Amino acid sequence: MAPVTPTELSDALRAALAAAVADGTLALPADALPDTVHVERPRQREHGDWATNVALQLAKKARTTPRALAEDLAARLVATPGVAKVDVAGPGFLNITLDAAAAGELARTIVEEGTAYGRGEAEAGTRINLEFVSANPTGPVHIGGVRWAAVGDSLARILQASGAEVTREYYFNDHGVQIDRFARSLLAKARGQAAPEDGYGGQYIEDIANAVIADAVAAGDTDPRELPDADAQEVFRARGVERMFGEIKQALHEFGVDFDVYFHEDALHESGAVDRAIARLREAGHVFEQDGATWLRTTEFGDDKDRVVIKSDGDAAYIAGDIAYYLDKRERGFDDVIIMLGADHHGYVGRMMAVCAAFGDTPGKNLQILIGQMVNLVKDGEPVRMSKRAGTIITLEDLVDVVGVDAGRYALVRSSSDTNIDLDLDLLARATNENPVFYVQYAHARTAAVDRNAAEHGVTRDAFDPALLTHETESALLGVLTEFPRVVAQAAELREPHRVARYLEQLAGAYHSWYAATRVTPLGDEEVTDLHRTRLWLNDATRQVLANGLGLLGVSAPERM
RNA sequence: GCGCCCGUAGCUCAGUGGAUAGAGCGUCUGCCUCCGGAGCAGAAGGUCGUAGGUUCGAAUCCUAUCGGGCGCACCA
Repeated sequence: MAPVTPTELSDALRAALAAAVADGTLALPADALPDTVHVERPRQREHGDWATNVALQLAKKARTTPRALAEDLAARLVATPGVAKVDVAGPGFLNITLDAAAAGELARTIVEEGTAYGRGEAEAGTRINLEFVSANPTGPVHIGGVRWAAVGDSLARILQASGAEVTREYYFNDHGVQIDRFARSLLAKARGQAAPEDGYGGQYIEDIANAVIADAVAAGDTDPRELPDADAQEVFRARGVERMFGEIKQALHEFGVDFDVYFHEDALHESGAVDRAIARLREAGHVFEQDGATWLRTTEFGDDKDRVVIKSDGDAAYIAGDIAYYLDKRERGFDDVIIMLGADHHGYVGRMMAVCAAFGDTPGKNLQILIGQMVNLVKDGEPVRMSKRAGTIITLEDLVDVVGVDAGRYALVRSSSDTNIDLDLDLLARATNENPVFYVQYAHARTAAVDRNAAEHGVTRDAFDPALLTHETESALLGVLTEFPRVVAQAAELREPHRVARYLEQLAGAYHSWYAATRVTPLGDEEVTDLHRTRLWLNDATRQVLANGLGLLGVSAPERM
């Protein structure tokens, strides 16, 4: 016997509707019959295991009342195997209750599917390029970048769980004037001079400068401080960027985030990719010359103004690199190009969508830009001001030092990216139950403890009788477990990893309640029964889903805490 | 001025048209003689910024308005 899934209920409801139309009970036009009937978990337990509002939605079209339609559907649906009863409630909701055996069967399914439980095929065959972080190698990754590291990496995992082939990509900006500023700042610091007015400050500049000197000397080169200015600056640029980038990569790695591709902006300019991309847009008739510059007519595709791609001095404008980069990703075979950006770059969306359209692609599909709001750090109730130039930045390393990888990732990924979040450093630093990550991890550790204890007391998995799982906390826990695949699918579709985190908190809550109300191992000298053995399966199933979910967030699932 | 995001409990935040709006933290009351108390059971705490509109039904959709964040270069 298979567990009754919401999909099966949806199909059964649709079949009931079709039958009602076929025998003339329901006067519904054929094209008004929905493809799928939405089935959801009701908020209140007394409203059954599943509920649907389909009668409310179709009654008017069928020229009947919601309650009459609901009554008819209820009579038909109750014959479905595994359905214990169907009630009509309120204005015409259908409340469906499953019998315990049908609901409990899910525990075996989950245990058998293991790490595959929750995975889906919705994005199967889609090649996705997901670009995130892409911080300039002019300083450590600051807290905003860390948010995208946590969210982006989780999103990649979730998209993969949905069947997509995902490449994590980091755009390594080693071309522009900011790199020059960085190099001049290093040189000035190395020579004991004041930082350039538009340069970078902070301890890390001194550290990098010293490291560059040491590297050069160790390699047998001249001390770069003694070279002519231009040569010296070039040494500090090349070695400094390499150093800085190495540190960024290492910090991200320690945060559990690794990229498949590090793409250098320089490569676009050196390979002629920029010229080719512009030539292609010119052929398509979207390029024009004005005031000595070369423009792309992005207004044709909804942008609020046209954009210069080649400046009147002959240099490529910044956007030229992005145009070429987008084309490059598409030519590498990616169906969906997803870019995660901070809110300070949202002005960028309109023009890039126009670029996408100018290439003949579909904005919102071939190019998707996810905008995430900023992170504010709070300490003692006061906002912590951050400035890269002043060197007062909270870096990825700082965050990990203070709160650890799990708590850091979890705190950043449990909120919607649409929301500005305030992180209280003092609160995070206290590794107590004040952080919900521990609530979830503790639930997992508890499943492991129950497992160990069951083994000691001779509770085996020899029997599984789901009809015995009748306690109210058991049907509640099974109800949460059954939603996991839908949560993952929705998180993937909406590109919202926080849904997985919130789900895990809900699951942990249902598990803790179950744990407090029932026993897997017998009390005292009671005998081991099939109920104990069956509950051990439920414990296994919960453990599996907690582990699978935490895995999607890049957070560890400890056996002990 | 124009554009994007947000406004929900004391705090941090969930809730992409459904039934009595939720969680964690904080506060209060119970619960360690047995699977881990980083837990459980319960209580208090809300005009969902405001005003209209659409709908059988709105925190959710539309319009206006107020407040906060972030943007509006031949900078990158």
